[in-house]
Amino acid sequence: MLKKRNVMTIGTLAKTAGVGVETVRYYQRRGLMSEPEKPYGGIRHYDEQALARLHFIRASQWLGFSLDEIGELLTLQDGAHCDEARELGEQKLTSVRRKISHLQQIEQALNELVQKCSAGHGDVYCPLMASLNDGVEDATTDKHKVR
Amino acid sequence: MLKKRNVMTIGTLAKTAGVGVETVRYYQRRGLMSEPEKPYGGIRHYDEQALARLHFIRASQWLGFSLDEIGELLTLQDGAHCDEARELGEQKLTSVRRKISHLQQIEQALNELVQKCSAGHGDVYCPLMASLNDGVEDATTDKHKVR
DNA sequence: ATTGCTTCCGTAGTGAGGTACGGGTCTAAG
DNA sequence: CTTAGACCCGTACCTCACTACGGAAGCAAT
Ligand SMILES: [Zn+2]
Ligand SMILES: [Zn+2]
Ligand SMILES: [Zn+2]
Ligand SMILES: [Zn+2]
Repeated sequence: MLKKRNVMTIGTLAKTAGVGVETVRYYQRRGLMSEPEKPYGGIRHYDEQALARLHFIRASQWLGFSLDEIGELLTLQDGAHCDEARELGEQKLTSVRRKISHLQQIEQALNELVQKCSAGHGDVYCPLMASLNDGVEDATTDKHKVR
Repeated sequence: MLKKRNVMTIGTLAKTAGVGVETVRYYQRRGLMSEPEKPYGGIRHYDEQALARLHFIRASQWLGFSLDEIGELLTLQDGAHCDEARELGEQKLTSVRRKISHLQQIEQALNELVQKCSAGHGDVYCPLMASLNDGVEDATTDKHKVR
């Protein structure tokens, strides 16, 4: 696994970045990474830039960006139009906050149900089940919009 | 659209529950709902029970249960083993809480990045982009475990 | 030189939760 | 009685981010 100062095979690159080889190839197909030219009949070699690109992708992904969005971010990477990149970040922030508050509503409802059940209802029909049958009365008004 | 007291076609049932016809058929294929027998060469009819079942499914889904888990919940629906159902609810609650705290970490990191960028870095290379390139230094230690 | 792990490349499958299509049959309105 | 709009049913397709498969060819160690 000698990497003669910043020269790696795809396998080494992938392992270093903590992803699978197939994942790297997938990102190439998606246009998120370029395929280096290969020396005649040989094996492509990757450098630090490829590794940095992989880090960029995984970091963005961790923040919740989709691969499509990451492609967009990459075109703004020159630093010249960071206003657009920030805009994307702000949108993502909004959507993350929406997700959080949605999950918090669920947390509340679920907690309530579990509490009611474990409080010990004698031989009465379980209020947890009853609530599920009634469609979880509480929560929001968009009961039926799950997706 | 007359529903002669609790008798509906699949279309009416679906609309009443706020889902698509294809979705009902999909739940039947998944074994979450039964297909009523159909009168010779005719059209199946559905009753209040089918509607209740649909409500149960959507409510559970809203709480974050997968269709597989919902299948399990349904077998516990008799009220006789609500201990098992509560157990499932508690597990789901735990996973919802994990998701929330994960999203809160993301929220923090993303907010920090956006703030740093919008604070106005002169002609310096955008710190948002820089962080992405470095792999979002902060956050947790499991940087590369996105999924 | 033979073994055995990589790389290369295209194509196909996974999982979750549906959605769409198409051809045939029923039924209610006019 | 005709026709528009359901219904029935199987099958295919969709998104997203991978993951696996298969066969040929390269390269490193024994
Ligand atoms: Zn610009
Ligand atoms: Zn109970
Ligand atoms: Zn039991
Ligand atoms: Zn900036």
